[in-house]
Amino acid sequence: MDNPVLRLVRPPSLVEAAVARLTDAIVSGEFKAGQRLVEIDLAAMLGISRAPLREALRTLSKEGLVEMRRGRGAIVASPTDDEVEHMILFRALVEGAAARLIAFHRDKRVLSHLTAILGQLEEASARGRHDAFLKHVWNFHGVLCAESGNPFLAQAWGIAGNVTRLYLQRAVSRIDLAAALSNHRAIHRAVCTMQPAEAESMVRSLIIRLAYELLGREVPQSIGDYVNPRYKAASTTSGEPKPAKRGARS
Amino acid sequence: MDNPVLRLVRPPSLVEAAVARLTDAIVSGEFKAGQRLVEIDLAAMLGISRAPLREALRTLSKEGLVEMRRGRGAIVASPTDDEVEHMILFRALVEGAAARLIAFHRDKRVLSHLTAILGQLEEASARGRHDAFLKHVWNFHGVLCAESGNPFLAQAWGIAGNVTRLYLQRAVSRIDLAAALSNHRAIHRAVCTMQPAEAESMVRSLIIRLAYELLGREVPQSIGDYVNPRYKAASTTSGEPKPAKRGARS
DNA sequence: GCATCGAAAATTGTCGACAGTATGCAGCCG
DNA sequence: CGGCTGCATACTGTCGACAATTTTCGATGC
Repeated sequence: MDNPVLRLVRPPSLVEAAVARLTDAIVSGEFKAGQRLVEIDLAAMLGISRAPLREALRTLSKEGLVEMRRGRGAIVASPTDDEVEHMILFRALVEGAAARLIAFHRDKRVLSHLTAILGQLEEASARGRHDAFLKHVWNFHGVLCAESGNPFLAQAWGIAGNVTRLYLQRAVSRIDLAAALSNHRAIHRAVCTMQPAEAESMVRSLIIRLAYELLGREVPQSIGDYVNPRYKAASTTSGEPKPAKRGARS
Repeated sequence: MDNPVLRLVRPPSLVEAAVARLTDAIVSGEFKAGQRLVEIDLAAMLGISRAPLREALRTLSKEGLVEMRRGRGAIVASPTDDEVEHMILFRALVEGAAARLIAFHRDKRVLSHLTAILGQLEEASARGRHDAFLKHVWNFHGVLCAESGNPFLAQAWGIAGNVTRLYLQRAVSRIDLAAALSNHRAIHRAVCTMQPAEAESMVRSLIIRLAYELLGREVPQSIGDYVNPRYKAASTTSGEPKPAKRGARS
């Protein structure tokens, strides 16, 4: 009766379409960070009126992609290094927990989904396609959270993931594809082969190491013991690997 | 020049006012869970038009207070027990991390703020004021996250906190004020006196124990080792405290 | 030359109305 | 008597216009 094969795909509302299109424009760099978004102009570009556009902007604002300033319009969000640092802790928490859940349930479909994305990462890395790599990386982490089974983790990824995307877009040229690939192989291995608690600890550690290295800051003391020295992440710096400052685990 | 003391409070936009009023109506139980929210009626009640009301509804939807069904209007959200269980893990992660940061920074102003709220909790508990207690509890956890210094933790609390409020509103009569007060004293002690890592572990453990007890479910195996048996939370069940199933810490 | 003021332009906040879609009900057929 | 069909109703999705606010920019005085 309600055979899903026959179900029509209904045209998305103008609000949804605008959110999708604007998200793409922002994370792709088509709209520059800090750029002012004038409602009437955007509406004209999208071919819609201001009412649905304003709802779309409000949605984007909740997702951290634009900043709404009372009475003075919206601008494209531009995360500072400090905000990125806060984001790292948050992502480490969220994705670590997601990894734990995935490692606990060991769902075949989910694991093979992640394997498939890892394959795309390897291909993009081999071909040196930075922007394709970026897109697949983002997808990898998104799937990790979305498939964890906990809707709050998925929603939390929605917030942090967009800021991640904005930041990576800016730093895309500095990314060492080989090192990043190695790290994502390690994450994949963790959720596929490890005990839940180990997988969580490992993923958390990997995310913090990789992110702080890209940010060019030291892992702060306040979360130093989130980084488990037993699992050394591949380093993007070719020089000598510096020993961890604090060796204690929790 | 821009002395904050002299700054005028500008009248909130209709959208903000509507969000505030509707949030209050929903978490206070004035609007029942699952109740349909007809735009034209709500707009008339609030004395505004549908445009700002729709933006307010979209905001509430992102905060988890209402559910928007494409083309069929919005309804008041009603979290299921399964959703509440997912929320518990999420809150344990977020508030645990917030406790770690607060314990790390030991900011006098923040600690005394928490102390003040704890005092309000004690007063409400002594007078048996369930709803006042509830409001102060919600405030306590909100301040914990908001003052952590990490805006992502604060935003995450915005999501989980509202669902918490909805759930507690429903379960308010079952809450053992004395036990809950004891647990919040413990959380307060943790962030004021403990090392950051210990405070995180303790708060995480307390939240999970308290929440699962209220929910009437067992702590699932997948996160069993989040509950640190060294810190036994006050129990709302008067009977013998059951020993922890799994003793290992991370 | 520089800060200040004020009018004009640009832009956001809000509203009422229309079009398209979902819902509920009455009537019809089996 | 139960279920399907088609219509009336109610509601959401979208639009264009007006009011209020902010920004821009040139004129004025020091």
